[in-house]
Amino acid sequence: MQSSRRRPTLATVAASAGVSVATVSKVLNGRSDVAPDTRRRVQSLLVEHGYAGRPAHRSPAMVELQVSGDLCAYSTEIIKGTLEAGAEAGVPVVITNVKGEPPSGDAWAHGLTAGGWQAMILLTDEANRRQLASLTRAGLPVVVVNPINPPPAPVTSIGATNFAGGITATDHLLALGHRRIACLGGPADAASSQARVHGYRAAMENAGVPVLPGYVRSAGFCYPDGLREGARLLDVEPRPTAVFAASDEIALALIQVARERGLRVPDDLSVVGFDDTEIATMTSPPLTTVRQPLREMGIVALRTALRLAAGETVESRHIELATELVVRSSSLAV
Amino acid sequence: MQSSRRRPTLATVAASAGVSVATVSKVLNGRSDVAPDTRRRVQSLLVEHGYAGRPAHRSPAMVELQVSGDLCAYSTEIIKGTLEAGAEAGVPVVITNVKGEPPSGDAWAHGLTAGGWQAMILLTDEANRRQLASLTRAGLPVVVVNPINPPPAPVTSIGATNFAGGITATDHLLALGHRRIACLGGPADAASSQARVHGYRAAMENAGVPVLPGYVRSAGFCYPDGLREGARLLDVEPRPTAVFAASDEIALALIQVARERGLRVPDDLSVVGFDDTEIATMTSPPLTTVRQPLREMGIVALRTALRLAAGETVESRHIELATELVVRSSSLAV
DNA sequence: CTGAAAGCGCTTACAG
DNA sequence: CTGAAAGCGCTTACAG
Repeated sequence: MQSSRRRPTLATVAASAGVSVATVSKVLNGRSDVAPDTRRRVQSLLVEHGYAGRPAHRSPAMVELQVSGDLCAYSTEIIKGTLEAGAEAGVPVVITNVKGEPPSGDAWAHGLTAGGWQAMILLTDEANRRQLASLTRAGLPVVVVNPINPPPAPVTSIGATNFAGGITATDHLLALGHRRIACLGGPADAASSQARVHGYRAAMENAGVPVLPGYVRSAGFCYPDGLREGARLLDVEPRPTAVFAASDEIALALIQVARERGLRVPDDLSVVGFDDTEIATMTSPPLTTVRQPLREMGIVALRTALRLAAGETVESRHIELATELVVRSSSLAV
Repeated sequence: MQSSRRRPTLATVAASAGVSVATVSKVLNGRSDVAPDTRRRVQSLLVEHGYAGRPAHRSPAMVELQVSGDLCAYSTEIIKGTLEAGAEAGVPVVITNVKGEPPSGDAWAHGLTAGGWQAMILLTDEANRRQLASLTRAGLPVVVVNPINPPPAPVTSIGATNFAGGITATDHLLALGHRRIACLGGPADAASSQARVHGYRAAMENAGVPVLPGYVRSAGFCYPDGLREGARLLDVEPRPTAVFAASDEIALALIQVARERGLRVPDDLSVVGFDDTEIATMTSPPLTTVRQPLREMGIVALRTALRLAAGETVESRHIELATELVVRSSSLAV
């Protein structure tokens, strides 16, 4: 689509539109003395050539972090990491919070490169294919953090060792002597949640402890999901004595449901969460949970994005950081 | 300090330095073929003239939100608001997270204006005077959110009705029949916390209920502060039956301390917090708290910043948004 | 409505 | 190490 390797100038566009440089300049500056027809033609050629203006003297060189859905304790930790790494590299980080359909289209993506953006980091459940396509066509490096499913090449993704985390959490409960251990999963279609649940299943199998009927439920990662599905889980007979939940939020929701039914945590019910966000330390009892190194993942995401922007190649298209069990007070031996 | 009204060019600086335009250009581009002495002289003149480069073709027009200290649920809510208002206005929001001494200096501030920054929003306990001075001299509009103390003119600040919030919280506990009501304050030197504590005192006085000795303690706004001072507060005899805490975090810490001592919340101790951040809804019991409209404050901060950047004048140098009591389950009638 | 021409701000190869 | 000069990319007043 680009006619030449070199950065397009007004002259490039003027030539391909068959008008003078002056006219292109007028279109660019929104002057009124241009025929509507000419304006339209020139405008579309500007986009087609990916016209990006005079190379900025002090090129802004920014990275955009796009967060889908509400900002929460989870996203905040990742944001922290990107800001930290951005400050270290002297690169401003622009954060956008999109709800609903994210922006896409070639004009949008070209605008980003023209505006000095160097790379894009996506923090989203499901990376939008249309958006990824636009960004890739515009040549902007993209890094996705914790995607539901691995994004298509050449997008790089950052994740955590979810399967291992599920095993560790379950092993901890087994070591405490629990046998009736249930699992409250995240969204059924999220790869990260599936990996955690399978970690649970693997640990149970290894220990030769049966997973009783109704002991695995899919919820979502958010508090209301946990309230709803947590209630169902506590209805199952025989009632579990311990639950591994796939996020801190649903773990806390489960604790709330248990309390409403007069169950004491951890005396009557042990609960292990996943994430180790700020809230895990502030509840009573403080939550035993699997730490996902969210801040570190943010740091790696930004550094990887900058390396890609500098034209370096990355060792792997998917990077996973280690999870780790943090024992607090919501789990107790039977 | 500026020699002329017009935007300085390389020629301006070259003339005042007594060198050619070519030499100034070399300094600017970091070429090596410039005498160290010449380089220094030219560099300082560039700053003095506030050299800002060729006017950007597509001016980036960004706003920077500088958050001091760790990102937490509190700052996240304000960030949400600024991102929302930024997206609405089509203005990218760059977030920086500074720990320790924030950047300052005329060169730094000029660099911001040169880089296309339009305004600065500060989210900080104590606005750094040196930084404010640099920004003001560079002509960059500044808005401070919830400062400890009102910043010097011409800086605009955004706050909440802290005094009224303190009254509402305390009135709620009084209406539930409590008489032994204590107050766990934030930092002793924070104007916002002082206002909340004075609201508590005013409500007690209005109701003719005495504030018992030791019933008012200063902590900080963070969880560890609440653990430490909350323990002290529960040591006081006679023990309070209700506490108004100046932040959600210290309210949750107090609940944790109470639980460790075998006290039930809300049965043995009613607790009201302040902020209504995400965590207030996820604890068990969910926290009764005074909602500070943090998201809205972020929105107002960004809109005000843009209005100032556009050269408009703002009605007032300090804007306060209303607080509101949110009753959940951590407070109960005696 | 269009573009030739003058001019601005900047960069760079090169002569000294 | 310095700067005169050529040149690039862009804008704008003005002639047609």
